[in-house]
Amino acid sequence: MSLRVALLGMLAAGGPSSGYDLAKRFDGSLSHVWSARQSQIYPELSKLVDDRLATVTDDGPRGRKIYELTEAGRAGLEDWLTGTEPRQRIRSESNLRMFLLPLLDSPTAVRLLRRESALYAGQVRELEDIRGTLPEPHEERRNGWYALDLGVRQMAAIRDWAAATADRIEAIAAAGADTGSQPAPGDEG
Amino acid sequence: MSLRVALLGMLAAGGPSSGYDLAKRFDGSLSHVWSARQSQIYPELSKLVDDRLATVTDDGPRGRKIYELTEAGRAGLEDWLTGTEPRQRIRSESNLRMFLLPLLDSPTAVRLLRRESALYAGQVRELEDIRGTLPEPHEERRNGWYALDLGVRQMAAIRDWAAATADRIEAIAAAGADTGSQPAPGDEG
DNA sequence: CAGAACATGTAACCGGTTACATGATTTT
DNA sequence: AAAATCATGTAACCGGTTACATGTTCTG
Repeated sequence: MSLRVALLGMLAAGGPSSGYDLAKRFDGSLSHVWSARQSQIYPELSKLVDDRLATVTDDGPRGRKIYELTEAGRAGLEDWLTGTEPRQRIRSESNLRMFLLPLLDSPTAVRLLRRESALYAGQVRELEDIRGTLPEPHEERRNGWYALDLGVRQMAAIRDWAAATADRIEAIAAAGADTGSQPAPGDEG
Repeated sequence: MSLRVALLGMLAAGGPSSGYDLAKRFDGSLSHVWSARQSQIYPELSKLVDDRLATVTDDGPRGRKIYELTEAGRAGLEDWLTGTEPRQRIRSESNLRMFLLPLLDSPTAVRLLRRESALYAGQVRELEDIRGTLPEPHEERRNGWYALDLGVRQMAAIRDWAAATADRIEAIAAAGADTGSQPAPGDEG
C-alpha cells in the first residue's frame, strides 16, 4: 500500500513524471523517508493506471512514459493522508544496532557509540548544508525542505542519544570499577 | 540478516529464552526498534541451531524449548556490531505520511500535523512513564532503558517537527493570503 | 470442565531486492 | 565509434505478514 501512496504523493508534489524520474527522486530528498527500486516502481505505475489512479502518455524521447494523476488518484491520496491513524511499523537496522551496542563491554560500547554519534553528526551537517542551499520554504518546492528538516531532526536525535548513552556507560563503568559489578557479555564462557 | 542479529542480541541480553519469550520481548521495550512474529522467529531459531550459533534444550513444561547462545553466536553478534558501517535503509510509513502532509491545502495540513504532533507527544509521555518506572540504568536491565530513551528521543523529534512545520505552513498561508500564491493541490482540475 | 494463556509450528501470500535483459539517445 | 546515461521492464529470490493448525498447562 505504501509504495502506491508514495508514488501518488510524488506525482502530486512534482507533477507528471516518468518512472525514471520518480526512481531518481527516491534517491534524493525522499531517501530518508522511503525508497524503492525501478523494478518495483514500473509495475506499480502500471497498476496505478489499471486502477484509474493515473494516466500514462507514451510520448517521451526514448519510450519515455509520462504518468499523471487522475482526480481519483488525488482523492485516493488525500483519503489515505486524512484517513485512519498511521500504524507505525518500525524496522530500522541502525536502531537495532543502537539497541544492541550497550551489550558489548563498556570500552567497546563507548567507542562504537561515539563513532555512531560522529557519523550521524556528519550526516546532520550534510543535510543541513543541502537544506541551506534550498530557498526558504516560501517557494514552490517547500516539500523537499520539510522532508530534509524531518531527516535532520531524526538524525540529530540519534546523534544525541548515542553521545548521551556513551556518557552514561562511561559513568557507570567508572562507578562500577570499585565493585566490579558490571561484567561484559562473553566473560562467563 | 537482521532478524538473526536481533535474536542473537536478545539471547545475549536476556539469557537463555524460548521462542515464546523472545516473541513477547519483541512487543516490549524492543517494539520501536524491531519486531517479528512467532511464525518468523521459530524457523529462524532452528536455523541458528543448524548454524551452531545457538543450542537448544528441549525440557520446558509444555514442549518449551530453551535456546542459548554458543560462543560462535556471541562472536557472530559482536562481529556484526563492531563490523561494517550500518547501511540505513529507512522505510517508515509514518515518515512517508509526514512527508506528504504538506501537499494538502494549508488548513488541512496544519490540522493533521497538529494531530500527529499531539499523538507523538502522547507516546513520548507514555514511554517516559515506562522509563520512569524502570530503575536508573545502573542495574542489570540497562538495555531496556537505553532502548526506551532512544524511542523517546525519536518520537520527540517527530513531535517537534510536526509542530514546527504546522507553524511554518500557517505563517506562509498568512503571508500568502495577500498574494494568493499558494494554490492547494486539486485546484487546477 | 471451560476458557485463558502458554507454546510451537506450517502454508499461502505479498512487498521488496538483486540480478538480468533490452534498447534509445547523448556525450566524448 | 565507444561509453555513459536515459529508460523500461522481467525473473528469481528473500524476508515478513496473515492465517491456520495443533497441543499443553494453568486458572476460575
